[in-house]
Amino acid sequence: MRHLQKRSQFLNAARGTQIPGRFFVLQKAKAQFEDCGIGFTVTKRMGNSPERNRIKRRLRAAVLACRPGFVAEHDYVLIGRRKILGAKFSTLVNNLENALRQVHSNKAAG
RNA sequence: UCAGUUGACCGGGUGGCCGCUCUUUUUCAUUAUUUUGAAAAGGGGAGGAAAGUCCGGGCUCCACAGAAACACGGUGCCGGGUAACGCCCGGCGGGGGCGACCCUAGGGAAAGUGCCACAGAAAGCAAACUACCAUUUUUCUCCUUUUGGGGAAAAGUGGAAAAGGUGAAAGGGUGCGGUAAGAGCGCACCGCGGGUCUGGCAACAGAGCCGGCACGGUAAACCCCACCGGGAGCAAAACCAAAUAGGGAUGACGUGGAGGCAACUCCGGCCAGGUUUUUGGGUCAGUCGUCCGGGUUGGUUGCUUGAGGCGCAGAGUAAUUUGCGUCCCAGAUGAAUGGCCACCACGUGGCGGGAAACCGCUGCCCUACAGAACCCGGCUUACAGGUCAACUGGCAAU
Repeated sequence: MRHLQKRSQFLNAARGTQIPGRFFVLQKAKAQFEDCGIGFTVTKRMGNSPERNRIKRRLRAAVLACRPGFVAEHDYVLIGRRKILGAKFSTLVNNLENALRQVHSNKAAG
């Protein structure tokens, strides 16, 4: 699993499918790599530095928990929200699983 | 035991599962060598403020080095510490607190200029509103046989600056004498000014002498004095790779003026980090060819061994410093240093038991402020809760 490093990669993912949710926004787009890529975006408006770090870390742990849901040759971007700080980890994982299912069925439909 | 002051310190712990990053060793693969990749094992991995970016440095670039004047900015009791500081330590002066202790932008107002709102008669140069005293005139009135005497009011002249009121501040304060009333007019004490002596490295303190007192405040107003200061910053800067000039290097012709075969010398122009001057220094018209190459993107270096930490001993009241020993302690770059679960502490809410201390059950926060970004020394600001030491005041007991 790659992690996204370039601004262009994030912009590319933003042009793909978007699933908004309570804890995060999931973005997905096709990429030129064999494995799947993952990136996180937490803006400054979400809190100060330790809180932003914590949002990213919990998201990273949730992604690891539902790793089979990610498909190869695609880039995913998770835009964190402040509610992650107070949420239970199990509900966060459930949310992510649902969002992944949704993003893939949308793709099949469209 | 209660209230308080100062200083120092900690800022969750244990176990399990999963994960990130750096590094060492080994093995395997790869590569012409360097190298690159994978796996396993071992080791390291946020803070007291990492923050604000407010001072002081190191380091890098601005081609390089020095001097003087001016401008601009900063600092401002004294002594010490330090690489340095606007920081720290010790002391002095002033202010506050019963006290431990705390606060303090604290040079110069007899170099000059300015300002002193409102109020007040008057705000800087002496003046006088009410009230005070003396005296003259006028009016009224009382006493008186009369000459005359007393009282009140108004106006004028003079004296004085004590009382009232204003203000942040009114040309020393308190008391006694003195006087028509008063006044440093005189005296005592305090304050102030100027010498002297003593103590102290000094800031300053103390003693005594002289002077009746002049010299109001404001320099976080201009200013004066002393001292210090070039600018920009790791997105600095260097290198590598990839696509294009207006820049750079190099070769040829050729190269400011004079002298000389030449090296070079003299004269002239230009360049530089606020301005000017100066001592050195560098440089000197153009054309053509070749190579490199700006901005931008990616990578590598810079990048962590340092005014370093810890321990012991010595010097010093202390800040700090000297010697010896020992240790290597984050290096990320869409940015690692963690996520989840359980238990235990700690805090807090509720219920029950108990005279109380407290105990049991059950929730909540499952922790405050806050995340390295080149590195140090400080300052400032934020911070749940807790620990220790020394000291002060009160109460109780001995």
